[in-house]
Amino acid sequence: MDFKSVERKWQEKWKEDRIFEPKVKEGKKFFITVPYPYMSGSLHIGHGRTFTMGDIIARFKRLQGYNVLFPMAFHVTGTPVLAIADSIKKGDEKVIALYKDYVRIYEKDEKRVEEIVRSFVEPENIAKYFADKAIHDFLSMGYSIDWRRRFHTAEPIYNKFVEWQFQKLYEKGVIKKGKYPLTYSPADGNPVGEDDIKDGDTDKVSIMEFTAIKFRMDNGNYLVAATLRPETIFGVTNLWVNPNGNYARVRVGDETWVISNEAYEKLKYQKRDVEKIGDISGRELIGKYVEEPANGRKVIVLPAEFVDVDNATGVVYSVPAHAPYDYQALVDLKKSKEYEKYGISEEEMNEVEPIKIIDIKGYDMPARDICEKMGIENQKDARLEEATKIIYKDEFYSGVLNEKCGKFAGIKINEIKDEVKNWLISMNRGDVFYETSRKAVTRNGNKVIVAVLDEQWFIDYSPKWWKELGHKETDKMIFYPEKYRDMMHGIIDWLDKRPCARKRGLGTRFPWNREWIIESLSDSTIYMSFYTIAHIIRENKIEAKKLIPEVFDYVFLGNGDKKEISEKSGIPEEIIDKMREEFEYWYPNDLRHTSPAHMSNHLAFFIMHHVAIFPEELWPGGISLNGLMIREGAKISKSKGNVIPLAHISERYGVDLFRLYCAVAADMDTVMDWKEAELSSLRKRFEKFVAMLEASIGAEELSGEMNHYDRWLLSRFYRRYEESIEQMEHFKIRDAMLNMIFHLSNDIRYYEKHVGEERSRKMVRKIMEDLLKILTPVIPHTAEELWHRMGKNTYISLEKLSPPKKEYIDETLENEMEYVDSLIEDIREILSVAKIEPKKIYIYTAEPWKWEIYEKIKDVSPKNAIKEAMKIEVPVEKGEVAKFVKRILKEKRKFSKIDERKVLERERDYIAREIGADIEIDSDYDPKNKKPIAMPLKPAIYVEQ
RNA sequence: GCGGGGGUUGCCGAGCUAGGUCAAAGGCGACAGACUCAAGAUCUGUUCCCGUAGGGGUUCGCCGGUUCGAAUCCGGCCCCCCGCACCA
Repeated sequence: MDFKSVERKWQEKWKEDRIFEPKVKEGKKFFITVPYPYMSGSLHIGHGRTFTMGDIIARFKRLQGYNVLFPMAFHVTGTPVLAIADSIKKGDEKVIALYKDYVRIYEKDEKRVEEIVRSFVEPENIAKYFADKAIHDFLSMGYSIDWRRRFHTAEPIYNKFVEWQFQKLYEKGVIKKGKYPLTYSPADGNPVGEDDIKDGDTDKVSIMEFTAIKFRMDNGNYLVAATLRPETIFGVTNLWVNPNGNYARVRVGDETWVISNEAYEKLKYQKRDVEKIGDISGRELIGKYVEEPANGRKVIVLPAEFVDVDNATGVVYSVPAHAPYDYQALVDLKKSKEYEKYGISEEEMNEVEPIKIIDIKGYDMPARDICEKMGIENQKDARLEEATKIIYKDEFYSGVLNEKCGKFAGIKINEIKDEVKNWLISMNRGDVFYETSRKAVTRNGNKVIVAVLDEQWFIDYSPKWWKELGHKETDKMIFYPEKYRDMMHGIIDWLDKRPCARKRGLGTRFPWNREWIIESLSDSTIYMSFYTIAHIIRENKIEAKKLIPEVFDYVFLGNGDKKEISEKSGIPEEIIDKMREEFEYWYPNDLRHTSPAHMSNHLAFFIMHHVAIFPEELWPGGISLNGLMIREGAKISKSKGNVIPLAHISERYGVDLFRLYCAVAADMDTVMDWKEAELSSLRKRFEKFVAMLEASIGAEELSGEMNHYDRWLLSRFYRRYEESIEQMEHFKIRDAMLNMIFHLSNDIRYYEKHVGEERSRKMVRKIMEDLLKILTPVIPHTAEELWHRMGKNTYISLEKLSPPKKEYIDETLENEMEYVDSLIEDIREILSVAKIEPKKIYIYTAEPWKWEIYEKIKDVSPKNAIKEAMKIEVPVEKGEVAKFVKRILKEKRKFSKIDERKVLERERDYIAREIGADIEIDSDYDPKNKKPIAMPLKPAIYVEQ
């Protein structure tokens, strides 16, 4: 078969007859979507796997009689396309070369390539060019997509839709403006992402939230210490300040804070109205007394060189009862009498004693106990780190705040969340200070700090009602593979506030502040609903400005008065009706197919936004996911140079072969490794299979009396057919195709061995119709071609599956054949082990009494088996019966009854042919006394040389 | 750190949510035979170890447990991979 021209032929016919443009009609429907691709380049085989899987599912559902909608659109929102256009404008050689490569996939003429890439200085041109090419690629893959509904995400009509969506979320109270901490480079004046930070990919930088606690100084200023464990404030004995550090007096609103200079530089980016009003050295602070906020005790400021002025506020408070570092520093200081240098007296030092505030089994004074136990001698001991970890872990799991903690007494450490922090903040003695989890710089070497944007818009996913709906839907919907359900629950729990607007990029302007653009994942959450009406908007040339929120309210939610809306929007009533009808028919989205990379962002938002906006009956029906594709063991990436564009598939491999390879090379769930060697072996087998089908088309369908071989093949086929349907339904596409192509091929070959080629063809012709149908989802072009060559004038792509002809399934017959084959195998093994040339082979089947006993004891527990067996009267001695039963128990085989002798007589010639020797069955001649060995389904064998 | 997934015979990879029919599917690779002047392709067979009668032995990351019986269930340990937010 000339696959290439067959592909083209049917793609054109499908397009011409618009067979994948479903209409609203009676009967069951199925609405499947695959996320639209981002249009910053050409598509490759990795994308191809996901879209192919989507198409296979869509086509299978069609086969099952569903009216299937499979639409597609294009994503252009965000900054990447913009950045590419900028780079090209600036003449960035690398980017220009990359994009020339992309364009060369489609254009032969180098001049034309130049010209096109030059046009890419406009970001819209990039999106438009690649979207056009993507349509071409998708068509060339035979995907059954309804292209009338396509759009891209920067179109005004789509913008209107996204605005409406945000309006709905706003009404729910989850669109908020507020403070948001993020990593930031003051020198660059920009937020920095993981990609911008040096070693950011290998050594993650996260944002830590410290509680800043204000200790009142005599002059009314606050010395501000930062901590990650605010509940320990009750055990504070002193503050630590670096005597060599430079500190600053900083006006914060109407207060004055003392923090390190470095901390001031950070605070500027975290709070408004912050101003440095003076310097103060660390030395000057030492020896002063400050008032702690919990109980109003006065505590002393002590020197400590371990205090890092470039971490948080540069001031820490000391809890020597529970922090090994603090404890050891205090011990060292007392011992060295260094404090005298700062004019602190021994009496004052003696006042500073650990205050235990956490009760925990096994410890008297936790920090002291662990330091002594580990033999830690001074504060430079590296094991302090470990000691801290141990104490923290023990306290976390079994510690309880004691009576010194006022109203917090009795709370377990692992149950304390923000109570103490919030309490301090409510007294105006606490605040939040953000710090990076490690010291970090940008790739250019600029310092990275945490800045707080206070005009940031975000979606707040944290409300309880919302998460509850999300969990409810996650429980209800289909997940394939099932394991992703639990993962989704975890993700929904983890969701929190998420910024949803940026200053740059293509997309939809933020409705409440036009300077902001809605961020690209936030605008792609419920767009599947837009597919239901996009073609109506297009065909009726409805301008974006007419798509006022009331229109969407009516179409998607059924709210409002149609007549009024029609007047207000200028859209005729019948068109509004049509949109509503179309939406009501297609929604919900029955299945969303994509890859697991989308779990924690897109798919989570997909669920959350649906449950927030739509009534429960319109929530998504399910999610299915296929794994990554790699090539020859390596990740596919442009930089590795191992990308195969989707546009080359038809030319170089053949589309149906590619589709089949995607289907069988790996379970949908797992990583698929594209291997050229495997692909070429698959090609051979596939071509052979197709050739076999082609050769059978002309044959006359098998009719009349059927022999047992005929019945056997029909039984095998319809068993597999039935299994395959079941497998396809459960997304076991690989199993189904292995079953229907490769295992079936083996059956047919086996059958042909018995009945010859001519009869085999007739048989294949007999099952061909059903066979082609079930193969259609995976190899649609080949199936369509063979279907028509069979003389059919419908599209197999639109045919319905026939139910399996169960009357043909004959288990006993299949068991008989299996029995014969395992016997042949046994004989072969004997021949090979014994290294003998057979002249004649004697086969002795198990005597009837053995079958009788077997039938009797097969369901009896092993303990009673012998006893039961003895009850049967047999023509042999009891000892032999016991021996036989023991063997049965040992082999533990399950078999159903067949008439062995009858089968062997029937297959005698076949066995003789396979072995190359004469066969005699149940002869009285038994020179080596083999007969007693015979077991049900395992005859005794004697080979005569 | 938190969350998720996984370690299977030369390699890749099923099976392991319902324990026995599992020495463990399938593919790749390798070996042998058929075909061919030859190579390739194709077909057949073999591919953990031992064995001149269909048998036996040792395997499914490591250690232990449950069971008549575990690659499959339970506990502990070791190792690997992925995600962790403003990024499409």
